Amino acid sequence: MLDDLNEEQRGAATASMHRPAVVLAGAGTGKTTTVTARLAWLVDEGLAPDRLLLLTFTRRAAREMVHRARQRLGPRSGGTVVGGTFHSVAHRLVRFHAEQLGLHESFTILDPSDAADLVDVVREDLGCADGTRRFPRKTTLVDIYSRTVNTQRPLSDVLTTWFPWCSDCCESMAEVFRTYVAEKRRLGLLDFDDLLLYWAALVGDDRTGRHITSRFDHVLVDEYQDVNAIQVAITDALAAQHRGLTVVGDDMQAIYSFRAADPSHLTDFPSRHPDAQVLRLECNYRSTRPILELSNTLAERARPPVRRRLRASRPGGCRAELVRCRDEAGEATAVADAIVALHEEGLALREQAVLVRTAHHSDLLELELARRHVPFVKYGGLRYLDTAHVKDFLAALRAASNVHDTPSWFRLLQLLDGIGPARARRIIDELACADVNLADAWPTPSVPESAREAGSRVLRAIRPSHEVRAGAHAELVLHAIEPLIRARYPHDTSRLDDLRELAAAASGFVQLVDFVSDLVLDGPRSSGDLAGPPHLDDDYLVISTIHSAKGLEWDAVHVLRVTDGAIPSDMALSDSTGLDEERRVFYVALTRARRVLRMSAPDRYYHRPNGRDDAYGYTKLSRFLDAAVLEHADTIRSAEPDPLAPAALGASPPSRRVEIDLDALWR
DNA sequence: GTTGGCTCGATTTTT
DNA sequence: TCGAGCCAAC
Repeated sequence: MLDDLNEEQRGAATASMHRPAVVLAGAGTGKTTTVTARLAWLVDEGLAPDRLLLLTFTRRAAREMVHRARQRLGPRSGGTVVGGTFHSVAHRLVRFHAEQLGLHESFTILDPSDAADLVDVVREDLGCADGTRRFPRKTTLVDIYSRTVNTQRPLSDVLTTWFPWCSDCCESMAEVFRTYVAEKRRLGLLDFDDLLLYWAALVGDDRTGRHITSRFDHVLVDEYQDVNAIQVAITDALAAQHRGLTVVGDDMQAIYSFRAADPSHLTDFPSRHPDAQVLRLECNYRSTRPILELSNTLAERARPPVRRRLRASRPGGCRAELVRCRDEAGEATAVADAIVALHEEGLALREQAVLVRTAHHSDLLELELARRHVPFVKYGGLRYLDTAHVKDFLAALRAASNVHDTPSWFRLLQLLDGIGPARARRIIDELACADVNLADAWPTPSVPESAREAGSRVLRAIRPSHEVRAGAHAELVLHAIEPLIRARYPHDTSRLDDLRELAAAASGFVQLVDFVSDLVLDGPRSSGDLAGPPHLDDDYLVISTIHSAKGLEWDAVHVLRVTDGAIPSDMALSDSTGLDEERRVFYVALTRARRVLRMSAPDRYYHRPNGRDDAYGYTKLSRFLDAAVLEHADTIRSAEPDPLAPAALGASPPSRRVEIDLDALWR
């Protein structure tokens, strides 16, 4: 079982299960293989698979590792390893213990944009934004709230450290957050952070805590460099009794500090657990030597320094290339050319990826690829759950699973003719005062004639007279709101197709509330993602933000916009830790490549991405590409053929001399 | 109160 | 380009 592991990996896989272990695993050192092997080894040592808990960063990672561990063990293992993201495991636990936590049994989960909207309502109600002084916007407020909760530090500290420009609003902000917390509780709503908080509370409780922790013999945590203080508290508590805790991570790949993650949780692990075993994986199996040397050189500049230096194990390989292009359009052309050329050489599209710092960096390339009929799937960036029509439908589904979910009712009611924010609010208040079911008391006096019929239809779908399963329920709701969506977004049939796909996905669930929670916690990354990859046997390219590409690898990787302002992002430059993190983001991008690494950088950029004017500025190459790093890459200038060049026009020009004559003008 | 038309401004990364 | 916020007409 351990034969195909190297010495380092075997040591990590078979480290004592009675003491905490921390595995410092560099990029491409076979981390997944090692975790998989450890799971299998633990089972082989006598632990039951379903008494192992695997916490990963994405569900994809959890599924893959559990699957591979089962393959490794073969048929003899009974049961399955319990795996998932922190949030999905938290969700399941909190639902089981809802009553004990004083929560509505059918609580719904707020996605981040709903949370922002609710904060915005509170902000309005309290009159914080009276226009006389600057008060943070809703998304900033949510960031501050989340940072405070996840670092478990007082608001005033958080403000002075990360948001100094609004520390004079501390008082009123505290009031907003107090009200926000109370409102969530009153309405049976939990945001993402609440899931972790309640989980921490459960394991922290004397009796329930013992009950939950006794459920597992060993806990494994992947990507530990990206955990925050609450997640540390949870995992430490889970392992307090049996001491079976394995954490795996790479501080050079810590790229989530904006979410209150702190890589020092990884690096300080041995001081928190003095009996911890420390294991290192430093032999890289992924990238060819030239690519690894480039990324190693970048890693040497990391702050705080990371002392590991990855050893190459793959011989040969060609050097990375830096392609300078005239502008962003030239970059799109050059990258599309390269992708097609590699494909011609026999490299499947699915073995290639395009990585970008922010989602819109690939806009032009996407157009270019569409023009050339190159299929691709894009990950990261704006979720399709955030589009207006999906939010409308989701609001209806949420209202159907939790009658108290006022924000959803607020949105849903406004889809009806003649109901705007004021009436929606009044209707909700009237029904809440009457202390009756919103659905049963309809219509109230405030409901205008124009909204009665459509409204009744929607409500009948939301509260069907007989018991229905999630799939059928979602179909009912969709059917009822379809005319409203049609009226609101005219000549757009693709929106309804999206919703039909979504409704179809509900059939995999019994309870609607489970479907809705699942959607919010691990929603589709793109429309079409619900049905899985577009055509499973089809070959397609991946375009991804660097963040979403973490943990993945491809034969060829194309990194776009390697210019200052993009990589590093100019949003991150206000302090030096931001710059340090951007360096790691770049490092993550480079280390995704197995044998071909192409970076591209346009010389000029247009101020308006899609504007008609031609104001542009000149870019500077990314500051991360200093001379020592560039030693390991070949810089080439992309040749952009001019369609007016004689060669492009076909025949070679006649050699006759052509002159101009202006003499007639001077008479 | 609602709705549609208008201008203006801002734009990371994600469970 | 897209959304948020403002204004005027119904």
